[in-house]
Amino acid sequence: MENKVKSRFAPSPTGVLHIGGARTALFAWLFAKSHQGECFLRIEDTDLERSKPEHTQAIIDGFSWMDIQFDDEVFYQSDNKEKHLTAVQQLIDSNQAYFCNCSSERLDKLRTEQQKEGLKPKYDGKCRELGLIEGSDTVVRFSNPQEGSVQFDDLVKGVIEISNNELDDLILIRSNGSPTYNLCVVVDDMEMSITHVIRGDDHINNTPRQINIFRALQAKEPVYGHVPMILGEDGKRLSKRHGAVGVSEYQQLGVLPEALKNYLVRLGWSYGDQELFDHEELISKFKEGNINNSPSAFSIEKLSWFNKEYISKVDSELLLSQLSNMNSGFSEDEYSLSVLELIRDRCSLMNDFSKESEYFFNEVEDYDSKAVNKFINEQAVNLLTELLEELKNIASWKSHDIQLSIEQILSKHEVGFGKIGLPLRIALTGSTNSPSIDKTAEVLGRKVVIERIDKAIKVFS
RNA sequence: GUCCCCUUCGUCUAGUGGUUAGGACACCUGGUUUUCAUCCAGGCAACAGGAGUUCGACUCUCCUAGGGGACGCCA
Repeated sequence: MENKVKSRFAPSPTGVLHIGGARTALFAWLFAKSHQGECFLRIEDTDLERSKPEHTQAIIDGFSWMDIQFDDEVFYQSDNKEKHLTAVQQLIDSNQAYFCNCSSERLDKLRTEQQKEGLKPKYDGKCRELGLIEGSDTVVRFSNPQEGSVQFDDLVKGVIEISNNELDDLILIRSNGSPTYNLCVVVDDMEMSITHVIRGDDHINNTPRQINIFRALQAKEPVYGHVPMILGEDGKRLSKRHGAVGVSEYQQLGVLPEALKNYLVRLGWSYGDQELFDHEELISKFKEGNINNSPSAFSIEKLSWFNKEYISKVDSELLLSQLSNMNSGFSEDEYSLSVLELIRDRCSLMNDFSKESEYFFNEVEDYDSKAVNKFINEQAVNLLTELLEELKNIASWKSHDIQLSIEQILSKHEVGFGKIGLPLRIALTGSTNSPSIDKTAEVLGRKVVIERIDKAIKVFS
């Protein structure tokens, strides 16, 4: 029990829940769960300028939508400020941190000069040996070791080694007294007894700094696993110009949470040739699978495919209740249910249901002109007129009987199904694409069908 | 610029010294279907390049190129 795996996801609430962040979180969570461990959510809200409560809420909502349940309460980094400060004091006391009064002007100048010389910009350690005391404009810097290197065995990347002279004396406390990111992360991870840090590989460069702080604090660093980032469809860094980047945007697009989750996990993780995993399977198989170590490009098409798979699995009633909450035209009644069952296998996104069902819930206003030109002529109108009479007197309004009526007319005139099927489809739906026309007619109901045929005859005569 | 990470079909990936390099999405062809979609069958398509190591390299090493990331009193 002592060795229970504890991981965390630590977003800063400065924007929407990013799709890449969601995937990283999923990995961290799955890693913990597949080891019977715990995973926590920690909001890194120390940037007061940009942190917003609504962003925190959006993050929490996003995870609850995806059914990723973190253990314990949500942690807020800002709640832990005292501990951060105490840790820094400990470092100062043990001579592993010092006050620095270099101005940002000097720092800027230093940086540009170093860059010009082709060097890596970093603090030159000017105040390191000065023994300054705290002042109104001082910051606290960490005395990073100057010799040797930091090595760690990354769960996904393998051994990574970074020389200490690549690292500079980073700021631990700003001149306004607030602690900085790298310090907070270390203190919080210690505080929460985090054993495994699973995060994006954009943090690889922070890792040796954080390890040095852990060691200076005489603590043991956790195990790290850096998962590669997600790229846009074009292989470039994922950004707004690629379209939707927020989890909520996919929610609005009509992506099912299970589908998004499955897709996101498969993006960079694999378990042989298997594509579809349910929630339980993900947990049980995650650690047996393989995390890829190269970045992967996001593909909305593949996501759609996953979504289609999930749509085909969910129960109609459940689907209907979701749809009726979505302003889709559907409501929880018999009619909507039969529409849904008729069109469900034509839809890959939830939003497709609105498009595919339009003529079930609205009058047909326009007819597809291309289809009209091709299939509507005098003969078609005559056939429709005949069919109309037939349907008015049909005994039972069932697809089978409707089909019989159609066939009867067809054989009388010795023409193929298309001669009347297509015009009928145009009359009922406005276009030539729809589910089988007899079933469509059945669901639409006798009254509507007769009205629409009648209207079409008038329009096309 | 400096440092770090990465490189198998267009995309997601399997592969861990000897394979006809497999699967999925997309695409193409054919079949089923009253249309479209579904579904079924088939097809196209990849080891970034160059040196090594080895009897033998997609698999190991090095170099090059390309991509990504980090270099803040942001997180």
